[in-house]
Amino acid sequence: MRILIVEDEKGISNFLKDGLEEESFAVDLAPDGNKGLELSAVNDYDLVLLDWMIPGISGIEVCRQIRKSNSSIPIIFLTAKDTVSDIVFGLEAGANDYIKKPFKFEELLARIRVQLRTKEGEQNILKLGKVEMNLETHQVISNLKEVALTQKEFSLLEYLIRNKGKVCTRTRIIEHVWDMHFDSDTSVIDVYINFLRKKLDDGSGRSFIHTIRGSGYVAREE
Amino acid sequence: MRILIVEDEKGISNFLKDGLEEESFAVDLAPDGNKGLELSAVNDYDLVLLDWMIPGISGIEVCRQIRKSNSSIPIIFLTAKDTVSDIVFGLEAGANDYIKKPFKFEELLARIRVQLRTKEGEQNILKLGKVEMNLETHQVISNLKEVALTQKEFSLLEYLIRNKGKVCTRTRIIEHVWDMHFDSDTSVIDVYINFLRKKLDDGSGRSFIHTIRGSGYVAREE
DNA sequence: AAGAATCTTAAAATTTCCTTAAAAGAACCG
DNA sequence: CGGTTCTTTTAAGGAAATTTTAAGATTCTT
Repeated sequence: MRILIVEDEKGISNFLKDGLEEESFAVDLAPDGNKGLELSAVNDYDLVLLDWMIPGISGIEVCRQIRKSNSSIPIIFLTAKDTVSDIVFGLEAGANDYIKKPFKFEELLARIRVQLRTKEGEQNILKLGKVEMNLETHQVISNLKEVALTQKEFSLLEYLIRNKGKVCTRTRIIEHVWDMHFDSDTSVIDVYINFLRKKLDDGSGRSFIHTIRGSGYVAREE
Repeated sequence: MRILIVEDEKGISNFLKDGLEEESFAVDLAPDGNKGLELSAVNDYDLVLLDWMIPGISGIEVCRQIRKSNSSIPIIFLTAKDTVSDIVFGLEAGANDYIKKPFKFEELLARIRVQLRTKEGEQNILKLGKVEMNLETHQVISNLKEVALTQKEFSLLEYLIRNKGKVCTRTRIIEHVWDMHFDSDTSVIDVYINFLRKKLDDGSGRSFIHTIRGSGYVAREE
């Protein structure tokens, strides 16, 4: 899952980046409003963390622009002010939630997870067939046995399962899981799909990760 | 919380009853050993205060009977004697704690609270596999031997064990144990994990603290 | 059967972690 | 205070695991 952080204070943004990467998110940083808008226009993020007080275009303006341009992408804004009117203002501008500085990392994480929940009200456990992944403990169970996955394996699997049934193109996978913004000629994906299949499939020979020749992969139940 | 007081001196027992009722305990009085046993058999108390020198059956005998009949109910005995042998005798008879007369009401209250704490669900002993930590005394036992831990070692271990099974990311650890909420580029965690492993692991080579590359650590039983 | 896409494997490159030693900081004690 | 000891933090080289690259094998499509 890919997150954009718009925040000028290096200390905070790096702290957030590291923390979120430990939770297997792919993270981009934008130090000001312009850069934030630019990145959000070009890339397809799953969520935006937006500081209210940033150089250049204000946070609230960035929020409006993003909402206007396209998407229903979840936006959480970070604010030092916490008067009722500020918060109302922010939510009216299109934000989905807010958090007051200073905040505990875990509280932020909880709010992020709430926003990323699918409409079906799913929680911190993703399931597909015999595979079950706990986003909180980073544990993955397949065929009743626990399987150790690396970071990249974990986020690739998460992406596939969140989009179960849908074809995940190579381009989208590279963007969401590897956080690369440019066209790249690499075969990492193949290799990682192979890793996952080896670790997760039963011995039946048929993988739950299906190859769609010419475009990408789909995770499907039997 | 319901308390039984076995005590013959009216002055003392009423003083205790009033004081404890002000602290919102429910209190019953027994003026002698027989009455004490009778009441404790009929009713379900959360704690017993037991005077050593009472008419009829002695305090120590009451203690033994209660222990024999049923429960692990906490018993605190009140004694005027305070020779080592008396105390040892009392504790061996099954008492959980003792207090010397004369005592400050506050002190008694504190001891009562200590005894009730575990019952109220606030554990003061954390366990994981062969490791056991007493939060009150700050003692840690591993593989049946007591191990001396420093403050930081202790709180790191506490955090890991409280979250057993879950991945504790570096960010979370730094927040909870070191109380830092900003970007920090440090390797203290590695060092302290190393300290704990050295002090707590048996010689088997496998630590109960597992590292999750790219995220953090988990404490897990075998 | 030829070409393209994907799979598989092995090894290189990189990142992260472990371990150790020493410096810096606190607490203790005369 | 001044020295001593214990704790905490920093730093750095080496070890280990992950990630990426690369290249030959395999499968699929036409």
